[in-house]
Amino acid sequence: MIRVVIADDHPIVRAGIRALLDPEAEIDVVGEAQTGDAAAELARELLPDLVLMDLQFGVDARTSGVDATATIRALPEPAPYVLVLTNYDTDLDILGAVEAGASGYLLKDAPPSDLLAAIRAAAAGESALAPVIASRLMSRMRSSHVRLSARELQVLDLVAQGHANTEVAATLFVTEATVKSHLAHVFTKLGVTSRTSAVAVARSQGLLR
Amino acid sequence: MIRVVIADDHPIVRAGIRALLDPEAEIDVVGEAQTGDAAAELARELLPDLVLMDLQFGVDARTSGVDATATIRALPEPAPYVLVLTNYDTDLDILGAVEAGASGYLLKDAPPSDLLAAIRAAAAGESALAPVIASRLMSRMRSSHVRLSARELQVLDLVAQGHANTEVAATLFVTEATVKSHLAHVFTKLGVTSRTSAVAVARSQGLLR
DNA sequence: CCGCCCATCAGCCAAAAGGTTGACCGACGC
DNA sequence: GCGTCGGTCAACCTTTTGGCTGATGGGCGG
Repeated sequence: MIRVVIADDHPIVRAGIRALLDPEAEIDVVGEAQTGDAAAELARELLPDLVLMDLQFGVDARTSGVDATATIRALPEPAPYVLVLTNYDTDLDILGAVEAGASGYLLKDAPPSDLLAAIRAAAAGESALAPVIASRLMSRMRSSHVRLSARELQVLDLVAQGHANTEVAATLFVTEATVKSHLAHVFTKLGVTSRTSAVAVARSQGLLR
Repeated sequence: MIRVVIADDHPIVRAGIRALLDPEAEIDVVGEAQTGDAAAELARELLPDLVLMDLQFGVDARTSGVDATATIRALPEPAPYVLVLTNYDTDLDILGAVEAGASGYLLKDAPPSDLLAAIRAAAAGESALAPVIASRLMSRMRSSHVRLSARELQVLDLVAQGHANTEVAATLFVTEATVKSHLAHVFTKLGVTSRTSAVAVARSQGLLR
């Protein structure tokens, strides 16, 4: 029996996942959470085999899915596995989730059969990446590594939202010099000379959404 | 009996809506569609009372939810009502949906009770806007439209691709002064002060892809 | 015909962004 | 322990961008 906790802020999505899992004899949905915090809390209490985790918990959420994933994976053994189930497939999200200890990464438009297969794989301790995700990861490994550090990605993301260097600096609690330094590195890595083209290139490569 | 068609590209979401509606005696889910085209087709065939319509059908979709809504509302009387159920609440989406003839607009994070209430209201021919949406719509009506001229959009598009002003000028066979002039207009229309945020805003409003 | 909008261009100034060089610290691997 | 790397910061300089003001001509609708 695979005991599962569902973490998603949308009631509709939770109901959908539950509806898809209920017919499965060996899968038991033991709890639902609407926030990242609640998910971590539930995981600690119920110690399920697996947590199905959304990454996006509304704009006003304190704890992201990535944070919750890290918290859950830091629980004493046997820590529940975490299977990320989200809408987005950018490097920022995937990398963050994998770094936080997620066993798998599925997109919400995946067919139900994929979801079930991924749940079984993840609960067995295997890794379960959607083909799109897996291939992206592969191509990333072998192609000329445009590897941006987490911080660089974070800065670039804020820039893409239209923030000036000073604003980015204030948001991240660093000086403008630091932001410019990060951006300079990003530029050379991406082979560009301006923030706008950096954003364009990053977007086309799936580094940003 | 309220006969409903569900249009959403995510199997999980469809299952969720179905699971929420099934217990309701007077609501009957008569069909599901994964694309906008399929939704319009189903609506024509089945003539349900109501179509629950997502606006986003994956990046490669030919027909958006807005288009499908317009098509459905153009069916001969009694044309099915359309209740938009989506993740996004940008002005462009809401306005487009309402203009296309949607009876209501709900966000997917709405509680199930709201969804049921909205379905009953919409099926009765009433309008059902979530409070957040309603207030946003009001404020939007008051403010003036953001209309960019073709040339301005063209310039902004090149900027979004990362081109500097001189490059844009060269591409369009005009001087840099002209480009700056266009951009200045774009900035004031979008209420921003930098090219990156102009791109961000334009993108969020659907002016650019 | 007269505004009005659009597209074109100019010059000037201030602010933001980018290029360069160099430096410090902490973590991590060997 | 030492090199490497990521993150932090600084000073200086050049280029780009944005803000302001203003000007010309073409088209379109009242």
